[in-house]
Amino acid sequence: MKTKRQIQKEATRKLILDAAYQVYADEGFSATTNQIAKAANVSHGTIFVHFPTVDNLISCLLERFGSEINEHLHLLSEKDESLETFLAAHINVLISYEDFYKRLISEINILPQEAKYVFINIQSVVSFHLNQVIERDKEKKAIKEIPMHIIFNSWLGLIHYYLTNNYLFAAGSVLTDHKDELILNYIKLIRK
Amino acid sequence: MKTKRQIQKEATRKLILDAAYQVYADEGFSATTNQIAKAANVSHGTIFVHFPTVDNLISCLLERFGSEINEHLHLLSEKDESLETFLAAHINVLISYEDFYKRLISEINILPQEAKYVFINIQSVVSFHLNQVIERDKEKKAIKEIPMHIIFNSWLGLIHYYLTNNYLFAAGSVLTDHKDELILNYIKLIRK
Amino acid sequence: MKTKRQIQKEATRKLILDAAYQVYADEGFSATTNQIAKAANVSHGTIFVHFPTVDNLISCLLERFGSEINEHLHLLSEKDESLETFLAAHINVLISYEDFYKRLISEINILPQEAKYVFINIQSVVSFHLNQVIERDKEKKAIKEIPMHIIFNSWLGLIHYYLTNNYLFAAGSVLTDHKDELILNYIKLIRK
Amino acid sequence: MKTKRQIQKEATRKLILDAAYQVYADEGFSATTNQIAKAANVSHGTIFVHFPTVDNLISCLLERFGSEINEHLHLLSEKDESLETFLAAHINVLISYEDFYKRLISEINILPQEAKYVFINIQSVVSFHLNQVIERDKEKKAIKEIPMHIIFNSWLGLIHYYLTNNYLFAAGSVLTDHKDELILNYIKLIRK
DNA sequence: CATGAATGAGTTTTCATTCAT
DNA sequence: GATGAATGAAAACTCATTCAT
Repeated sequence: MKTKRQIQKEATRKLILDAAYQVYADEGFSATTNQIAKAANVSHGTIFVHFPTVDNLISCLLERFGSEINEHLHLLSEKDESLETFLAAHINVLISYEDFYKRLISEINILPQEAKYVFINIQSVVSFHLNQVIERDKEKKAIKEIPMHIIFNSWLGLIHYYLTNNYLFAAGSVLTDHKDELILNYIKLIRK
Repeated sequence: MKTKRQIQKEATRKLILDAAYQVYADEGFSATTNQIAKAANVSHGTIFVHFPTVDNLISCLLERFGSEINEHLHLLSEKDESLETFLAAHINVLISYEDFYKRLISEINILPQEAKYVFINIQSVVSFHLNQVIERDKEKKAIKEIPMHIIFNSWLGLIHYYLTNNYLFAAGSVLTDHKDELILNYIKLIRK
Repeated sequence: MKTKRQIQKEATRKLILDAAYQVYADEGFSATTNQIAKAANVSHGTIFVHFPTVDNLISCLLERFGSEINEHLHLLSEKDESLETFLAAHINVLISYEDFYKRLISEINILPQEAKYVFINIQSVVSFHLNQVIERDKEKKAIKEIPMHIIFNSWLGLIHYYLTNNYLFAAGSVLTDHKDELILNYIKLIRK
Repeated sequence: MKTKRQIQKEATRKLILDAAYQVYADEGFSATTNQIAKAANVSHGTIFVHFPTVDNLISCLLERFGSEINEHLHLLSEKDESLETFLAAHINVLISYEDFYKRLISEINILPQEAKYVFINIQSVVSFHLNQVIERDKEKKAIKEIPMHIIFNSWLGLIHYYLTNNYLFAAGSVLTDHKDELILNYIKLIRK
């Protein structure tokens, strides 16, 4: 049972996180707390009521982002799904976070250490499911004798390459535009 | 015929570019002009004599970097070289620019537009040569029916993924540590 | 006849004043209202229910402090006490307020005007009693022909000098450590 | 041989220090860098070109102040000066620094550690000379058997008491108004 | 041409104070 | 009466850029 106060506070916190998410997605992580405050429609000082430092704000945001995306990812490899279906589902999840995810993988090296843990976490969830799908795959024998981590890293490498070089491939969302092509060809690559 | 002044000026310009290259490689592109001036052993103001703005400095640096790396890359696919040899040569070139290249691909989205042209340029040179090597390859028939750009992008994707996630794979240079593994498995992927 | 509310209010007010006393003694008068609220175990806003501004809180605190210390001081020069006994009693009172008193005399010039009145008040009480003791002193003739205010000011000067320069003379409480020396020598000074 | 540049730089540095001296004398050490910049008629940023932090500015200012006042003090006890002359000279020096000195002794406990060293230094110079004067004094035998440090501390105590409680004794400069009285009576105190 | 002191807009962070609950 | 989230006006400090020397 929450008081009106607590509800209000959490609402403001969410407001700030949502605004930060959008601002960082749009401008990259060098965006200022001022921009975020304006986007959240709260006073500048309010940000520091909820997050003692910018780094803490980013950490909390990443944590939330990590949980959220992982929840989505966990719903992926249900049952007897085919590899193709799984990869499509993965891309679909990424599409819904595309701009932010793009910034994250781009700027991870200039973000607080926390960011790397979140990132590793996301990757390990994807890795786990991909593993399962491939293991389960009736066509398992159809897949080349290549270490799992290479199979995984070449998928992520391909996706990330298209994301960070968005501008080369598409005006809007690369993933939306090239989804089918990427999946199709990636499967060709790993099949015998 | 250059005057003494012109010679001096060019020498200073080179000094600054060399310093900027090193500082950006070490600290990322958020390094300050002051740091660069110190590294170049010139006064802070001198930087702005040669480059009206920081963005211009970065653009010039990237242009030079592009030319230099492309020159190296052009020497790659001589004659009847095998695919394996070519990929090894490519990685070797990247190793000699590793720190800077890593920063470039990481932070490309927060760099001036110019950066993207340089980057596209570098990639097109690699692409061109890879194309040639594969076309010439006697074993051409051994390679899967996959569009060239996918073949190319999955190579770069794999390399870039290891570079930007260096911290996951190696303490020092990822490319040095994982060179053979990357080449071997990449070739497995694209072969029938 | 007080209502329950009034009783509660006064209790909270006391809570705040007690906390402020301790916090200011420990941290100096640049301590924040937040620190005081935490120490008082009340919410931040509560402070401003009882005291419209920080300056007002400080004024009230000083007023209370003044009354309290003066009450103690009034008990000093009972009967036929000797000068020595009086001075020892004075120092003993100060010892029980040492940290706060030290802050007060140190920072008086950056405190609200009110602080000065309180301070004058405390001093006049001490002055009054010192006067009495000396007047009554059988050895009165043994004391030099020096204006009373100088006699008084050199005593306070000496004490305050040791207090504000605590760090020069002692690790803990200067007054405790140098009490006897101060009294003894001060008396030597004012005696013929 | 100094270049025009160096002269200009030192001039600005002096401008800032002079302004800081005046602002701190007027407002106390909680005055802001903005106030100082305005008083010095330089931009806010300029302060940080010359002094990396406020604490550093204060330290430099105190160092300069210490040297300057000590130089003055060293000129004091020339030749066969009487105690009275020496004390008068000491007060005269303090008068020329009165407002700043007052702030220094008041707020010493909230200033950077450096401040204490400067202060100890000043005191030791005065102490040294007072010592000399008294030793040399033909009337030496006329002075009471009291430890030198008490003799010294009661003089400083008296002066500092009048300074920090200026408002009790005078509208303008206490030292100017009460100089003679203080000297006369202090000498009475320490004489047999 | 090179210098480096000066600039000022911009950054994150702090804190007394307010006010809806 | 008590609460504590929200406010916004400071604070110290940074940094690309300018310009007199």
